[in-house]
Parts: sequence; structure tokens; C-alpha cells
Amino acid sequence: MSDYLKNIESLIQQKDLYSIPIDDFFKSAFSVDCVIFGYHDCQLKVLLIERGVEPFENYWALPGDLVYPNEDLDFAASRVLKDLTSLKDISIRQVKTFGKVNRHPLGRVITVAYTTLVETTELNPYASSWAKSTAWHSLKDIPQLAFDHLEILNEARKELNSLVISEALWSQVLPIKFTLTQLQEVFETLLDKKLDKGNFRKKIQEYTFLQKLEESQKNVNHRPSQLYCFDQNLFNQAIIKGFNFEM
Amino acid sequence: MSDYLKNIESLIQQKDLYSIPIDDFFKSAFSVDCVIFGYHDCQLKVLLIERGVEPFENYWALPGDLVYPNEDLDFAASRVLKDLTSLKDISIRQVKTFGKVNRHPLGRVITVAYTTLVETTELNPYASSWAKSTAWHSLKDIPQLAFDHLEILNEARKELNSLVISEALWSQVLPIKFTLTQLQEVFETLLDKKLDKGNFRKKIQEYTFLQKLEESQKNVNHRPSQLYCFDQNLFNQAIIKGFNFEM
DNA sequence: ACATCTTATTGTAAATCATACAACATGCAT
DNA sequence: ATGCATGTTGTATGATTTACAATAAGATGT
Repeated sequence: MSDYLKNIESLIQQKDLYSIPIDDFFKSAFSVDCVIFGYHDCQLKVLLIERGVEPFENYWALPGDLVYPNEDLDFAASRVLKDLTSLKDISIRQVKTFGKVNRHPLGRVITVAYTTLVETTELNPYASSWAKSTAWHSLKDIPQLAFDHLEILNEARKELNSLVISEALWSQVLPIKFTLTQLQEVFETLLDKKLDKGNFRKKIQEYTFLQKLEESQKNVNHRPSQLYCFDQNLFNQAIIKGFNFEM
Repeated sequence: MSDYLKNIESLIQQKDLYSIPIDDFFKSAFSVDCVIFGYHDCQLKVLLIERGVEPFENYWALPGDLVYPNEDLDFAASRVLKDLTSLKDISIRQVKTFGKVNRHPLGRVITVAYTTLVETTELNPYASSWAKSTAWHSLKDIPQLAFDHLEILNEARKELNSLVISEALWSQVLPIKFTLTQLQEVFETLLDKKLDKGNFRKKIQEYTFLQKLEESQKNVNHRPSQLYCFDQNLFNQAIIKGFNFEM
């Protein structure tokens, strides 16, 4: 028996209240599932894969994978995101862990849900060994999902609203230089409500992390709009100082 | 090889991108750790145990346990709470999952943190096979903790503030019939700020789930206070309607 | 150059909410 | 009855939100 397993054994033996065979504690695994929301042109979608293997073969599901033995949880989530979309350096946030005994038909697998928001243009998600195909789905038109993935999706959707604001996820779907109208559209789509243009701009002006550039739009057939950029450092500082914004 | 393990094997074989031995995925376990906050008399504390076994023997730690093979995650958290405090029917909420590779010295163990808030009077926490002793610790005076438990405690403390309000956790630390002054004290302690008595009462009056009783305090040497009670059903309805309160 | 179109940007009045503070009420103790 | 301690209600002020309107600026047509 390896050192590793001996360690595990001693770990388990500390529990003598119940007489459950040691091995039973290790017939289990954990996975990550990623709820990758996509924004483009005032539309919010979610990236689903079509499973190519049992269980739930041919069902749509959230992209996910088992976590490797030497892999941090957060890293595993980033890996899934990167394998599918080639996007690196996109922050991905933990939502919640799902651990019902029978949530996976083949064994005890608990899964940690992660979520993020990306811009979908020009993004061709890759299929992989475990996925026959991938596609962006509108949130109003979700097919039947494998496992408990519908529940996970719903939880992530709720979480998205607060992350968009508290973690500035919106900055991941705008170009480096953007207009306030674009910014307002992102909020309106994600929070699913109309905002008043004038009031929105007034509020925005107080946010130091939104910096007015010297530039404005080019080649538009109307008055060109002022361009802004997002300063992550100033945003982080504001957060530390207890800043907290609502819409 | 059991059916169970065969299933697991097929589950793993769907992953052929990397050549990691199947077994390696199952040299892991998951645990729950509970951050049990205790309120009494305007004081907020947290329940810690003194570990009786390696690793981290004699260190203080959050109470926690491995999750049994046939046990739902949420149930495991409730079990730990009940074993220590005999409290049942207390809601306990998931905070976050901690999954760094080396967070447990004996093997790969990810842990799901849960938190709740209870009233500490008359509550004698039980020690158990894995805990030499248990004690309530003031948050201003936390000893060195085992594992990554300090990080877990800090995350839970942040989460507590929102749970107190959004899940009415405060109702778990007040008697069935309580005064508005008692309620205000709970908020002041948990949110760590003074509230204006008049304004607090004005706000409270709009909350239908706080019901004025026919009764008032007895045997006090000053004007007795009106008693109120909390109606969980009305609270749930308010939440569904999008109600959302701040302090 | 001018009128006109579209969108950007700024302004304002009204309503609502938050805050600080004061006044009053009520039951108990002496 | 008086004073005391706490409960309860009120009010004036200022800050913030909201709804809506007015103005500005560049592009395009004539």
C-alpha cells in the first residue's frame, strides 16, 4: 500500500463512530462544471455541449470535467474554459457546490459550479473528446439538460447578477475602448431592465475607475460618442475602500 | 471488481486526453467544515474545536467531518452541527468550497464550508471522538487555526452579513417573542454598526413578516416593551415578490 | 451654408428616502 | 405624585432617485 493510501487510511481511522469500510470514502470524485455566459449585441446566451458519451449521451449539458489529482479547483475550472474557448486570463468564479448522493448515475461525484461571462463574437467553441458539439443557447430556450445541470444553470444565473457588478464582469464583454451607451446596454441585458440614459450617466461619472479618453467614435453617421476605458486597479482600490455599486 | 468500480472506470475512461491512472482520481475525499457563529447578549462568537488527532493535533479548528458515501452534502453539514450542539432544525448554508491541492497534509481533500448562526445560551457543545474540547471564541481573539480554516472563517464572516438579512438568520437567535430593541441589538452586533432607534423602528413597521403581538414584556422595572414575532411564511412570500432589505 | 437627422450629453423639478435629533408616552419604583 | 428608564412617535433637513426635458454635436442631404 502506498504512503499516500496509508495516510488516507489514518485519516479515515480517526473516525470510529461508524463502521464504514475505509475504501468507501474513496469511491468518489469531484468535478467542475462551468456556466459560461456569452454576451453579444444585447443578447445573453450560455455555452452548452452535446454529450458524446454515456451517461446522458446526446443530451445537452454544461461543460465540465473531473478534477485532476494535482490540480487546484479553480485551475480546473479555468482549464475547462480554455479547452472550449481558447480564452485565457478570463476570471471565472465559484458559484456553489452540488453534492446530492444520486446526482451522478455512475457513482458519487460532487461538482463545483463556476461561472463567467465572455463576449461571443468570433468565438468558435471547440468540441472535445467528451463533447460531440457545442453551441450557444439563448436562456429562453434551454433544452433538457443532463444530470442536475438545469439547477446549476439557474443558480449561476442568479449569481451572475451580483458578479457582473461586484467583480466588474461586464468589463470582459466590452472592447478596451467603449461608449457609455455600450456599457448601459450590457447592464440592461444582464439585469434585464431598462435604465434611464441621463441617470445612468450621472451615476457613472462618479466612478473613478471609468476613465474618459481623449478619443471619440469614428465613422459613425451621427454625433460620435466619447470613449471610455476601465481601470482594473482603480476598481480594486475602490472595492477595498468599501465601494459597492447598484443599478 | 465491483459494479460500482466498473462504473467509475467507464466514467474515467471517457477522459483520454491525459494518461493518468484511473485510481488516481479516487484517492480523494471531501469533507464539510462548519462555521457556527453564536450570538448572545450583543456578542458574536464562533464555535471551535481542539483537535485530538493528527494532523494539527492540539490546534484549534472549525468543526468538520468527512462526508459519508451515502450522505448528501447538506445533510453532512447538519449532522456536524447536530453532533456538536444537539440543535436540529437549524438551517445551515453553504458558503464556498476550498480545493487547493495541498490544503490537507494527508491527501487530497476538498472541503465545503457551511455556516449558520445560533443562540449560545444554555448550549453546551459536546466534544467528540475527533475533538478534545470545544469552545466559543470571540472573533477578536482567534487562535492559530488548523489547515486553511482561518481563510474559511473569514469567508464565512463575510457571508454571514448577507445571510443574516436575506435568509432571516437573525430569527434563530431570538426567542419566539421578542422586542424591537432585542432585534436592533442583533443587527447592531452582526453588522457591527450603531443604528438609530427611531429610524430602525420606522423601517421595521413596513415589514409584514414581523407581527405585533397582543402581549408586552412582564416584570421589568421600566415601561414594558411591545412583543413581536417572526412569520417565516410571510417572509418567504416577501422574498419571492422580490423583497430585499438593507440596514 | 443650411436644414435635418440621430445620438450624445447636461439640466432640472418633483418625489422619495435617509438621517439626526427631539418630543412625548408609559409603566415601575420610591 | 415624582422621577426614572426605556419605549414610541414625530419632524425638519439634506441627500438620493426618478422622470423627463432641453440642448449639443457631428453626419448627411440639398
